[in-house]
Amino acid sequence: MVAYKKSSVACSECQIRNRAVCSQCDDDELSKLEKIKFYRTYPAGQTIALTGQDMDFVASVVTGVASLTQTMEDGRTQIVGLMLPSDFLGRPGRQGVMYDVAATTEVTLCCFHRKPFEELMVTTPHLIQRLLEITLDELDAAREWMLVLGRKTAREKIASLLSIIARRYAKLHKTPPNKAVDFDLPLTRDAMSDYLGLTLETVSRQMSALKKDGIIELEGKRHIRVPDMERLIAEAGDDADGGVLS
Amino acid sequence: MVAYKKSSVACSECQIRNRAVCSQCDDDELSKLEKIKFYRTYPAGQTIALTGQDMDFVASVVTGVASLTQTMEDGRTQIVGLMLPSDFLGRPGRQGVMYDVAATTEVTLCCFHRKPFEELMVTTPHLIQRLLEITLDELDAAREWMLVLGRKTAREKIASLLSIIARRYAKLHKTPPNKAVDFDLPLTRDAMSDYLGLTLETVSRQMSALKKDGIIELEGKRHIRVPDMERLIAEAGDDADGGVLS
DNA sequence: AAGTTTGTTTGATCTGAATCAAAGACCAGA
DNA sequence: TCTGGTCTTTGATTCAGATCAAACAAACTT
Repeated sequence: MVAYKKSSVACSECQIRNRAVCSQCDDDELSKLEKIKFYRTYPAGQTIALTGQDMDFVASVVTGVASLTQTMEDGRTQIVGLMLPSDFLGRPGRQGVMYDVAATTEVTLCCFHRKPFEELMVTTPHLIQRLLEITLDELDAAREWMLVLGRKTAREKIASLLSIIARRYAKLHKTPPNKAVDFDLPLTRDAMSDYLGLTLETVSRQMSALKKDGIIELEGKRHIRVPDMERLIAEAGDDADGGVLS
Repeated sequence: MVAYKKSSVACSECQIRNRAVCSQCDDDELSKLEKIKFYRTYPAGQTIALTGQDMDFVASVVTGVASLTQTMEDGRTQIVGLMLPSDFLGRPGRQGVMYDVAATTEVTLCCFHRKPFEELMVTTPHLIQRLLEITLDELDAAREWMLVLGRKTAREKIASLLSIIARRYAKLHKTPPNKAVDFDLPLTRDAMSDYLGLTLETVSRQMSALKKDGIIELEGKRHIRVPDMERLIAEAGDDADGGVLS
């Protein structure tokens, strides 16, 4: 167990990006990561190809939002994963990805070439350990979301989504607890509906309802203010400390 | 990469159980697993406690079915994971499990004491690798199920569940493809409804409808025969090779 | 500044699944 | 063989969310 220490190779944008990949790597290991690292930015709507002849990579999200989508032949779609800043994209040691990965907003990735990354994994056991941890977190998030999709009402679904995003933002910006949370919603109504298993009309109606009831405040279509997180969480039907991606 | 070879320590019940935990372990490693192994059987309905002072363990399912359940305060429940034979229960290296784990039918587990199992993981890198693989499979299953919960109709949901179980049974009993598949449904209508995000009445109605349409045949309440898997899979709205737990 | 595109809101109506209710079926045990 | 319990089916009704439809708002053309 190597204690956390600030490193010269910490990501210049945010200080935590490489640490998001492995918080236990020492400077030497991080500098190896550094060597195989590059950045890419994708405009909103663009598909992110994680494989391809000499452009295979895994990545962590630096800014923006990407989403994993599954589609049925008749066009019904379900977003099965929202990747927010610090989330990890790609599966080292696995061949094809079975989902569409697409930028939902403009998204910047901190990428690592797959081959050398996988080689690094072999010689760095705690990197695999860390990947297992990340995957278990994703599994928890997916299962929590199964409860949302299977058993929650439209209003609860919206509140669940908003509280996840609000909490992430609050953490990122270190908003003190029980202060109002302010953020830009990184999803269109349509994307929200695909994540929640609803139609966009229902999403719009429930957003209006939450606004009317003072649970959220809207400035324009996208900017949201949550005056009281407790109330929003209660609307989501979660117990106090719940929350998929927290 | 160690080639598969039959080992004296392969599970006496089914030849594959330890292999289900790690197919790459050599005889020496398997015999270490052997030393920390024991079996437990739980009657239907009983909670399976994976932690507890000196009874911490991880396990793989040998026979029967266990389920992971999430519950809201008001009692709404969602089964977030069905553990069929050869599935792995418990999370090495992680503290609490956040779901209820319960036997759905009588279930026999092949258990490994947690502490020594985790120690073995440290000295056996491909065990972690294997656990990562297992976890990624579970993640795929969970995400496939998100599509089922979010976007499929009641009839498609039922067909999806039946085709998963039928495929598992077909594999286990090596039923040749495009032969009829025969199996005992290991779930009550109530458990089915909790897995599918429906009510048990809807489950019952749709089962009757599928029967009337000749997609499935029922003998008694629980024994099911699928004369044509292709048709069942088509009803599930999946493309040919889909299927969560395959 | 008018016209187009893209995203959003709101209204009217319809429908699939939930809910409420009751009756069968299949047991284990006396 | 009856009897109470658990599980399942079926029927009648209701309702949350889908669908169909139209208008609105902001951002880009040119």
